[in-house]
This record gives sequence, C-alpha cells and structure tokens, in this order.
Amino acid sequence: MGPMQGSAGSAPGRKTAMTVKDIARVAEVSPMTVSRVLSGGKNVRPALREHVERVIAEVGYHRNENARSLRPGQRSGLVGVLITNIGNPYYAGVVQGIEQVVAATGRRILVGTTNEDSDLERQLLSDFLGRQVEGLVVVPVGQDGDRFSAARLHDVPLVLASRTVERAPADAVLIDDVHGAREAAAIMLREGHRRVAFLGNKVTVSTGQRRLTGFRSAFADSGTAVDERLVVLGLQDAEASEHAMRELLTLADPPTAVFAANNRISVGAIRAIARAVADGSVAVPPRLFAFDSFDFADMAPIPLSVIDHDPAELGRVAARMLLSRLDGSAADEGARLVELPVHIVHH
Amino acid sequence: MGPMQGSAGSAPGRKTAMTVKDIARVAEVSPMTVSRVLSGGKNVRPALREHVERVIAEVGYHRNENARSLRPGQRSGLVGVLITNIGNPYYAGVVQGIEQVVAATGRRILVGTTNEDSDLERQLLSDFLGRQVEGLVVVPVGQDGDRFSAARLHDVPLVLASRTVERAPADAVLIDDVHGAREAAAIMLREGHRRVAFLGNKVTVSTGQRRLTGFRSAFADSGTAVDERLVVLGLQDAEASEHAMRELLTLADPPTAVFAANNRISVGAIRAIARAVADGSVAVPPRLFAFDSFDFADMAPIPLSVIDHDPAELGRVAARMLLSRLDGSAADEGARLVELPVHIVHH
DNA sequence: CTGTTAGCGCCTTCAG
DNA sequence: CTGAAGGCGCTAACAG
Repeated sequence: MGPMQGSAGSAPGRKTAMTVKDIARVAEVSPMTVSRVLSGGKNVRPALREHVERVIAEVGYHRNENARSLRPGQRSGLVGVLITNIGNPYYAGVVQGIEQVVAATGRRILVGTTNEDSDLERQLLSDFLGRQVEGLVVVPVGQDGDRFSAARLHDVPLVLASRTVERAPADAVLIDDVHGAREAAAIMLREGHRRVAFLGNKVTVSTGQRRLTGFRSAFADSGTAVDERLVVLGLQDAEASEHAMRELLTLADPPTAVFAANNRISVGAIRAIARAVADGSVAVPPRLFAFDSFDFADMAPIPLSVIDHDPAELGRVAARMLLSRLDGSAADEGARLVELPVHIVHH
Repeated sequence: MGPMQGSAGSAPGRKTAMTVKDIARVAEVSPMTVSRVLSGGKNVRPALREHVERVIAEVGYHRNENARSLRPGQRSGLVGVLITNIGNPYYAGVVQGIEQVVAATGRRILVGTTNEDSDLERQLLSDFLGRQVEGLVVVPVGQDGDRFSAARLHDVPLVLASRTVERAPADAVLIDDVHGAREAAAIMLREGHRRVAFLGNKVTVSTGQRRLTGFRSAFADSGTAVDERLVVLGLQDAEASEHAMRELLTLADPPTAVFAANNRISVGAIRAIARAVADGSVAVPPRLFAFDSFDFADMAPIPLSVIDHDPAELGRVAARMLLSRLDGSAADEGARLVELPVHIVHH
C-alpha cells in the first residue's frame, strides 16, 4: 500500500535516519515493543516478535548505538586504541591482536595515530574520552604520566602497551626488553666480540631505555666496558639507522658485532651492511642481533639473530587486561605489569 | 573549600560522568552558557567565558560526543574502516593513509577486521551503521554487491578500497592491477620466458581476478599460450604460496619465470626458491615478478622485480573521495573509479 | 505481555 | 549577552 521504501519523510524522503518510532508505526506496536525485540525479544509474544523482526529486516533498520549508550548504565561498546604509527608492521600486529580480542566481546575499536607527537596524543585521549570509550589501550609517546592518571581519565581503564611511563599507575604489557637485550649482548660477548655497536631509538621511549639497560648489564656482568663510540641513540627510522651503520663501518676499528634495537633499525642496518659487503668495502659483515622480527628475517642477506616476540600476542594480552577491568573481574587490583618473554632465533 | 576533586556524586563519588550541568553548577552559570563556551564561546562575555573555560580545564571535563551527535543535523565524526586483516602490512598501510586524511578533519576511525569472512563483514557493516558512521571505507570480502547498495547503507557514503565488487554502485579506489600485471608479463615474455608460473589468490577477490586478466592479456597480445599447469590460484598466505612454489620447482620442466600476485604470495615464493637454491636442488632460480612491495624487496636473496605502489596513498585517496561525499563537494556524481598507477622496480 | 512516562547529555529555538 | 523550554533515539521503571 503506497510507498514502502525508505524513510518516512515527505519531500525528498532521505537523510532522516530511521528510529524505533518509525518501526513501531509500521509494525503498529509501541516503540517499547520494538525496543524489547531489539534487545532479544524477551517478554514479547512470539508472533508479535516475529512480526516486528520482519519489519526491521525489511527496512534494514539499525539501532542507534549512540543514543542507546546515552542511557545511564549502558556501555558504549567502544575501546580507544592509540598507536604511534599503524604503518609500522609491528604496531599493526599489536592492533590486530587488540581488535581480535575486543571484537570477540562485541566491542569496537576507535583507532588513533599519535605519530610520536605528545600534543596529538593528549588531544586524541581527550577526544576518545568524549566519545565515551569504555577503556583505552595506548602505546605512549613520552614520559608524561600525569595525563594517564585515573583522575584525568575519569576512571576509564587504561592499559599501556609495548612501552610504559614512569609515574603512570596503569596496567602495562611490555616485552621483556631487558632480559632480551641482555641475553643477546651476553651471547655476543661469549662469542668473543668486544667492539659491539648499539643502534637504538630515543631513550625517552621506554623500550629504548630498557633495551639499552639490558645491553649494558650484560657488559657489566662480564666485566667488559661498553665502547661508547659505538652506541648510537635516537634513530627514528630505517634511513637514519642505515646512515649510522654506514658511518660505523668506516671507522678505523669497526664493530665486529651490532645490536639493532628494533625492526626499523634492523632494516636500515642490514641494508648498510649488505651494501658494504656488495661493494667490497667490508670483507666480513659484523655479527648482527635484531630486536623484533620482520618478514624476511630468515632470508636476510647476512647472518642474523633475532630477539623475537609476537606483537599480536602483546595486543591480545593488553586487550584481555583491559577487559578484565571492564567486567570487574580485576576490580581494584592496582596496576599490573606483564612482561612477555622473548625467544632468540638464529638465522 | 571542601572537596574539589572528582565528580559531584555523594557516596563513592565515582563512575558518574560529568555533564554540562555539573560544570554549570560549579561555574554558577546556566548549562547553555557552558554549551556556548564549548562551541567556541561566541556570544559570551569574555570574562565569563574565561571563567567557564577555567572550570572546564580544572575538572578535566570532556563533552559527550555521542549525546552531541544525537541532535539532528549533527555529525558523528566517525568513519568506519573495514579491512580484511590489519596484520598484513599492506592493509596496515592503507589504514594509515585513511587515518591520516580522516584525522585531519577532526573525525576518527572505527576499525573492523573482516578476516575474509563475508558474514562478519555484513555484521560489522550493520554495527558501524548503528554507530552512526558518517561514511565507510571498505576492502570488500566477496562479490555480494547488494549489501553495499545505497538503500542497505541508508545513504551512508561508501568507498571501496583496493578491491571492488561487481554490482556495487560505489566509489572505488583500485590499483591498476590489469596494466601492472600485463606489463610484468609482457616483460617476461620479451625476455624470452615461455614457462611462466602465476601464483594467485582467490579469483573471487577482484585483485586476484584483475591481475590474472592482465597476465593473460599479455600472453594473448604476444600470441603465446599460458601454460595452465603453472597457474596456481587460491593461495591465501605465505605458507600456501611457499608450498605451491616448491611443487612447481620439482616439475620436470619447471617454470623459468614466476609472477607472484601479492606480497604474501611473494614472500612464500621467495622462501621456496631461496631454499631450493640453497640446498642445490635448483641451479638457477626462476625470474620473479612480485605484485606489491615489502620491507626487504631490495635485499631479497634472489633477483626480483616488483610492481610497486603505495598502500598509504591508496588509503589517502580513498579517504579523500569519501570526504568529498561528506562535505557535499561531490554531491550526486555517481560512482567514481580511480585506478592508481603502479611502477615497476627491478632489484 | 504491552504501553506510558520520563530522562540520559546536549544544543536549537525562542524569550528576556 | 544569558537563560528556559523542548526534543534528538533509546530504554528503565512503572502502570495496565
């Protein structure tokens, strides 16, 4: 009978989203009955329920989740994820893990990229809180713990992932950076290497700090001095790393071994070494240890050992910690710290 | 003067989010004035405005964006992104591009992973519509165009990214798969190769279909028959590809050249070839062409040509197309198709 | 089992 | 320049 198509508007008949009322009118019931059907159909006569369901399916109605979450006691079903750079396969893996676990609870993730920018991080944090996220998983940019205080976050649960922040009393999931780096350095020392380069990122990033700490502690353990000329920090990307590695290779007494503190740094270092070998300027490539794995670790053009771990697993663990706060199973336990084990792989 | 801390509740004083009313009470103004200040402070006495702003900053209030978007005419500031698998560096790049462009407009992205599951895709689509996304960027799973009809999407603008769908009248951004694959095949044919393997993914995925089409058309152009025994389709991951490649290498007359239709397939193929070379079972590795680039393309253990393109750029273009629908600058233009150029790189 | 009332946080409209 | 009223879509709580 007449137009059964889109919305119930009059003139162009579009743009006005459908509501429970529209469904109620078409189905000739009250909005409340529609609402009940939408929430599972308890306490609704089966025949009626089916009728309403048919109408809903026919017009392709979707309940407005935002309006729904406005009611007190309702959850938004949103989890905020703040990553420095999704383009980095490592963090992409972390997001994948988070999404997997979070989606299994019917929640969705809101993703923001901080691009290592502290101001942007603060802004995104604020925005996400405004969007009523139930919880947050954050790879923090700097060391400003204040912004992560429960007060600032209005008691929205937070899990720090991959990196931590000094004074932030939040749950955190880290890689066991210290042990991984120490073990790698110890292996190189046992192999007899003394001139060992350390290619690291910024020490304001906790992973940078922790990996350097582990590296140094292996040297301390063996009573060997770290050759400070071979410690290069602040490398932000593969290009910077490649450049730094090239420089090191031209030293009068170049390093016989190299520790690369993350995947981007490894890529750059490998490029520099492979090229130096190819053009004959280096006869025997330095022994290389890489933190984090990457696609072609097993096919690298030079021998390589990897301090490996699974970014997706880190994401999953972080998400589970967050969920345990949301469902109350970890009510007021105080900040928890998980350090995921690494395993060393020789290629 | 007494407790100035958290919310205004009485007993445990937590869990109840702050509202404009709370701010209004503290600032001793009406909620309307707070609202005005939040929207830029027009039509508010500067002194008063500053006062309210101070209160807002002090208590760390964030406007509830969900309630805000409930008002008619207000936008949710949400863009839905549906990706098959964020863990794949290629799609991670796409998401990065989308996020970059979308975030610049103050909007945020809701990310869902379909995991190549058509049902999950439909469910996520429905969920995102319920969350009032203003627009969608989707890497579609199958060929069911119905679910992407304007009616089903309630006129929410959609851009298909990387892959397309037959009967979906939506904007789409693709790689120029056909030309890229044709060019690659033509090069191999010109080099004199006749036994050329094609390692492809599912043909129900448009990239798979298009790349195979381009491949075949180069053969047709040169009057050469494709050796169908060397055409392997349906490869879902690097493992499957490695296995397929290994099989091909053991043929009595193995391929002298190989076309790998995407980055995961390339990784598997390279592994298989490199291993066969290493263990001596293959003397001279086949010539390899890879669609999509990856981290170590320039350092691959065997000679390699790449049909390269930038996933982040694809994401940016897709996001810009979407935004042009949102701000009305591309009002009712009908479905647009963009095919991004590829460039061939020899390593 | 079904409907009515009321209100979540915000902002457009209209008075003052 | 400021405030009061009303309603966006939805659903608890309370009738019937």
